[in-house]
Amino acid sequence: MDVRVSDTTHPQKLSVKPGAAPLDCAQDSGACAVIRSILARTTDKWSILIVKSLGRGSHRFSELRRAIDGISQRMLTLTLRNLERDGLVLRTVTPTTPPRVDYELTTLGESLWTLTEAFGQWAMSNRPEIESARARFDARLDADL
Amino acid sequence: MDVRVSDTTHPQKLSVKPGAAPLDCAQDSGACAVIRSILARTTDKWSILIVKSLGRGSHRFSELRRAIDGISQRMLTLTLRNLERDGLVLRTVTPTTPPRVDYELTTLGESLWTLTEAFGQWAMSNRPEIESARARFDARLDADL
DNA sequence: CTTTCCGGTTCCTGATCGTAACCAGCACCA
DNA sequence: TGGTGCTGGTTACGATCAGGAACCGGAAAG
Repeated sequence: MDVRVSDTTHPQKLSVKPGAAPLDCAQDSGACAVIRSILARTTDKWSILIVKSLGRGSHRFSELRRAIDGISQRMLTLTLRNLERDGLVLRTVTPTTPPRVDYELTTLGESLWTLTEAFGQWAMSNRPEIESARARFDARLDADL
Repeated sequence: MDVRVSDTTHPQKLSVKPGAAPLDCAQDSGACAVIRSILARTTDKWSILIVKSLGRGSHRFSELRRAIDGISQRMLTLTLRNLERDGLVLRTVTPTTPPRVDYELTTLGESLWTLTEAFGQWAMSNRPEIESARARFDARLDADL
């Protein structure tokens, strides 16, 4: 039956192969399980950062690891593999020694990149407003205590 | 010192108050911790669905719970509270019996909504391509076995 | 007097993430 | 000849988090 497990990050056996969406539909818009799984992958914390990093050209594994501060090797491997699976990232192995593996955005990945950039822009330009909203909220909370 | 815990969903004591970003910066673009926390919140699985649902007007708690199939009461409460904290969602309590609580997007939330809509559109229109990419990837995996 | 509705909270468990250690292959250096 | 380093990748395991389910208070409805 080959039942494919839930979402990202296979706990054991670092292989990808999700596919069976864990959740049903958001009826309000006809967006179904597949859409959700696509959104889950593309809006994932690390995916966004990786796509962002790859926005300006190809990078090798270790470059990405250094660029995306805080990501673990495991998560980098996993997220890249998932992005590759979804056709967003292209993986190129050059069998030199030491081996060299380059990652770059596909055309599809580039179109996603523009979106994540827009998100990033939005976050940047609305940061003050959001931060003050947070401050207000927290202050009200503390007052109520 | 009031050290605020990591990210979404406080495990115990259903209060919000994160703030201390768990991660450093993605140097490649000068995007810093705050940006990351904003992105984490706004691109969150449930946040997206909630913002999407709220896109066409205010809804009460139970409406949202029914609309967003699969969300738990806990996650709905939590995510709404976080969105409220960030000034993206407005919460209005009407003390009738049974109590009535309405949620609606703020102006800021509406601007986010256009982005999430764009993401949704992207996911919808690229779904075939992504699905076939997945199929190809999995096939290649199975072949290698 | 029990049921129902409503928004919300608490507890518990299983999935997920991150840390750290390990692996293979080859070059370099002594 | 053995040690060390670099590479991309994997594994094991402990901490953490999301999700399910049961519970709460209050009032109306039956």
